[in-house]
Amino acid sequence: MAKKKIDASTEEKIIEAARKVFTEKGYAATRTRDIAEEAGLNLALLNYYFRSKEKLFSLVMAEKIGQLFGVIAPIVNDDKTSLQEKIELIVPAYLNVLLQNPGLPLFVLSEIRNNPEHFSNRVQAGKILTQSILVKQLLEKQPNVNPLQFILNLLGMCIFPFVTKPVFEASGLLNNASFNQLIEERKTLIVKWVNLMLDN
Amino acid sequence: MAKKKIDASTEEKIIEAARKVFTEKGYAATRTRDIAEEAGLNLALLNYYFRSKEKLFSLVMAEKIGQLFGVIAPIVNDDKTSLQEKIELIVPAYLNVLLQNPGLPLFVLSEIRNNPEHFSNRVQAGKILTQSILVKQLLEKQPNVNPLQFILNLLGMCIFPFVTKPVFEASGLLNNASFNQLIEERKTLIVKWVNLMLDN
DNA sequence: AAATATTTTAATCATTTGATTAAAAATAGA
DNA sequence: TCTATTTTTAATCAAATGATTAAAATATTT
Repeated sequence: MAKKKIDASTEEKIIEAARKVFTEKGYAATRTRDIAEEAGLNLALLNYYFRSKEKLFSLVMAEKIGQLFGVIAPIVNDDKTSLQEKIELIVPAYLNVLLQNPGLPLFVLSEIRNNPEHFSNRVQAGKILTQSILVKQLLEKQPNVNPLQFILNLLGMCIFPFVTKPVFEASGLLNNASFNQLIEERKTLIVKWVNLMLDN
Repeated sequence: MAKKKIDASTEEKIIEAARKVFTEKGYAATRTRDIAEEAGLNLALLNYYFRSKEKLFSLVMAEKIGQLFGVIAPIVNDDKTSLQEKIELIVPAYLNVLLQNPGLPLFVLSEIRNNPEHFSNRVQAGKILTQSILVKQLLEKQPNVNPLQFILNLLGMCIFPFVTKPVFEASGLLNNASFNQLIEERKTLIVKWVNLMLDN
């Protein structure tokens, strides 16, 4: 039997096109033909390499969920850093990831809504939100407030502008440059704001 | 020529089913047959009353955008209330709308991303974000910070939990009751937090 | 070079899906 | 009641879409 020697270049062309089309239009609105065309090759090749639209999507989705949680997971579980330090690390790191991947949050969130079983990382995500060092430190600082409230604020202030970016674009309110400028300003502002919330 | 006497009950059955299916699954993943079945009637009736999937969707979408901006528009443009008062009015009012319509933000945002031209309200939305009384009052209070930063925080802290609700549900982290509890707590917390941001 | 294995393509299939049509059923008007 | 109008349905259409197939092109092995 012959060993499979897959041309990495072609495979990568397909998955790169899949990343683009899936994240832009979502699973349901994506046509496998769109991906093939974007990759500059035949539709049948897509199934030759990845068997089905569903399988290809799962790959992209897992990757994207990894990106969304990957940056923060090691930070929030570090017992060497203080609460204050964690916030100062998370905010700029996360905003940079999102600047590189503006459509990421809306893509992941809407696909999880459409198909919760696609959310394979749910266990890890749950642990970050309930059993991380960050949660313990938040509870120490403010024992009377559900730590989830602060996590929602911290992540929300980072993510929300990217979720609403299509609105800004559609209303002609912000071009790409001024949006990025806005986010750059937030890098220091969010840290200040979250500290204010925690100290009062 | 005969006057059209449409049975309001049937028409309403269809649009109510459309509201449900469209907001749950999004435009692309929705099948007109799903809507017909949900409404308990024939697929052809749907086209008899509403001509096309697209037209029916536009109706629902306009309605939903109205819900999303309707509550805040009159508040932010009121020149009789102070900045402080506006915040105290917006937060609980908006959270109540969202509690009644948890899927609303994610639906509207992802559909605008998929199809920006569906966003018919874009002019009005743009004005709220740039020319409202609220914006002027924010600028008076903090001339050195783009008022959009505060609006993003105010709306984001209200909306973000609802956008991430599918994640909480999928990870089994929060049931509906504890989610609602979390939001109830936020009604006073967000007001406090936003005031902190504006006073520092 | 010949044979074998792998990659790529054009053509095609079977299903799904939005929409239409023609007829039946229900309702209103005379 | 009889007729015209409106509402509802079953059947069907045409296009789109995910996937397969068989053959051609390319690469690898001997």
